[in-house]
Amino acid sequence: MSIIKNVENDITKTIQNLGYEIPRIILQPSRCRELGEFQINDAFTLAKENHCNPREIAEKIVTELEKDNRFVNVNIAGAGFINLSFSESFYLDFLKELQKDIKNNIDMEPKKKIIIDYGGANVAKILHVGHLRSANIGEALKRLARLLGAEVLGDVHLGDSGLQSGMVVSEMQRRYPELDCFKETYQGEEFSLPITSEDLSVIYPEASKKAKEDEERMKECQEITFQIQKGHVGYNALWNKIKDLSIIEIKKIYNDLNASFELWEGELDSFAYIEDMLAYLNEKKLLEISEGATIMDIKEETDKKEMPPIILVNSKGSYIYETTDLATIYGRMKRFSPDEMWYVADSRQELHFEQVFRASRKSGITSRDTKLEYIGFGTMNGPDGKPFKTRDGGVMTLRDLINLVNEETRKRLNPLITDEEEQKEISKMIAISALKYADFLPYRTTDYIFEPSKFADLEGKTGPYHLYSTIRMKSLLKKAENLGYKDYSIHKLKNEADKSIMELLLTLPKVLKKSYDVKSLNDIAEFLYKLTSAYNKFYSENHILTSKDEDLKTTWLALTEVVYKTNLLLLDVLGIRVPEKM
RNA sequence: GCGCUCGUAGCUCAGUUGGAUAGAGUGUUUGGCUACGAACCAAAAGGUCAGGGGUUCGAAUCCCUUCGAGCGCACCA
Repeated sequence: MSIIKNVENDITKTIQNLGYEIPRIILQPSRCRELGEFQINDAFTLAKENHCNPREIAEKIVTELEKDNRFVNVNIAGAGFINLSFSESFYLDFLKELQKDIKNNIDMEPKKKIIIDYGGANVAKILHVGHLRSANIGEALKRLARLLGAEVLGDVHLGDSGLQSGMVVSEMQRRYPELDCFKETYQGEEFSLPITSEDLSVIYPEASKKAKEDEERMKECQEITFQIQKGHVGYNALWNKIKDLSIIEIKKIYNDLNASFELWEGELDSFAYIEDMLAYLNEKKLLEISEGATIMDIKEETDKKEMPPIILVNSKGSYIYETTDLATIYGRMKRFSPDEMWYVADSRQELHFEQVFRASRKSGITSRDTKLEYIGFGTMNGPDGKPFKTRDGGVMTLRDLINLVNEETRKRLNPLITDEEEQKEISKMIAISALKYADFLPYRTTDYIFEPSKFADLEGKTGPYHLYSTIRMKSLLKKAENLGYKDYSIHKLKNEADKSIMELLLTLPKVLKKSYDVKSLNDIAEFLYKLTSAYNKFYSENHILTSKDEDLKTTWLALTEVVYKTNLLLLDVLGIRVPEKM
């Protein structure tokens, strides 16, 4: 158990021993720093419940807490705020605990098996800036859940079964009618794809445009999509090759973003379960035909809003988004039987997931014990408040954005780094850190205004700030090592600057817990900034290596090492890589 | 029409299971490199928390209301 939780438990018990009923007190950083490091506000709640003066209760509590030598300066302020600070020896013990293992400062969650569905890449379509968040948030939540003890599988769940398949195949047929896969006699023989990734990035937009302009063409695309779903050999062979080609590009970008998936499956993989699932639903008498489509009613008695039915087979006989998502759940339960499934997707898809989850629970595909959670995130809008477009009206690709930020970071590299490959690699890592960190700062559900300049900003509360500071800590530790320092013994703290770092470290378990509970990374990003910034202040005020007080010096080195390791740990949770130098 | 999200400093955003004097970054003004990496540190200025009403010891946070913005409402994904 973390130290702070332990202290909270002890204080709670103390208050309970005074005869008050209270589930759990909360220790929070004090609003009035001059009065103490932490504050407890629970005297107010207790006063209300016991119909008495909060100050009276606070006084009783303070009398007890003063007996505890971990605390100093326990006092009451205002109407009943209890403030307290921790003693130096408490902090030194805490630092020793962290020195053994910084993971002693983490409270584990109950062990669970979780599948996280994130990324949102579509085959044959280019990744644009809107895809940044799902990859970032999903990957970070996966790492956070693992850190807290969960077994997690990430599934990229490729969009590979939609109308775009028909569109692309139709366009390919116009461009390359001589391909073997289009011949009536085709039986699945090997053939080579005559296009590159660059071609593909042009083919889909063009196909989409043509289909939207021409009703006949649209019908053809729908027909081909239908044929692909029904297993048309030639179309499937072609589509699979396009899928492979597309995945190469998708993997490159996800690799740059440090997002990795255990499962590279897609909507098409769920087709193996669709018939079974429909039979299952049919057996339960949940399906009905309405306007030519096969639907399932998912209204609930307590509904106050309209809840449209979920469509599982459309009137043209095709399977859609809802079908594949439900079948994916069906398949996952059979293969992995996870405790939880999380979906990291744009907030506009909330209703869709509500429908799928309801269908899953109502039909018993998932039991009540299986948690299905929709983790929506805000839309990236342009300065006009509408989904971001470039000046010429197009979408900005994720690759363009990465390159844009990369140009900025490249300019500022340390001139001592001369190897060109190394320059490239490091500047890209810094650029990605800028991109990811800026994306984590707003609360998950906030729609935020996307300005390329916001990501290209490299000073202040940014990714590069954290990389720079962390590398500087490492550099300092390296110098100390060269001077012969190895095991840093811990003796004493000196001033406000080093103590404020300890105070912050104490609150880390709460930050992790809250982030995990609300599934947002902004608190971790904020904590990293506070910790790094407190350390930088300390660093600028104290010259560690030339300190004549050896006891202080080794304590400070221990502190530096703990902050360094904490930074590495948290940056890793956020999926941000730290270069050796920059 | 029904439903969801939101309105906080010039700009971009935190803070919303109710707590003390509403925070950060950026921008503006100013100071700090002959000591461990200045992508750093320090200081100043900047607010009718959209408007109004209510609940109470206490409201940016909860409730009601007005105004404004975005999104979603069966066969696209």
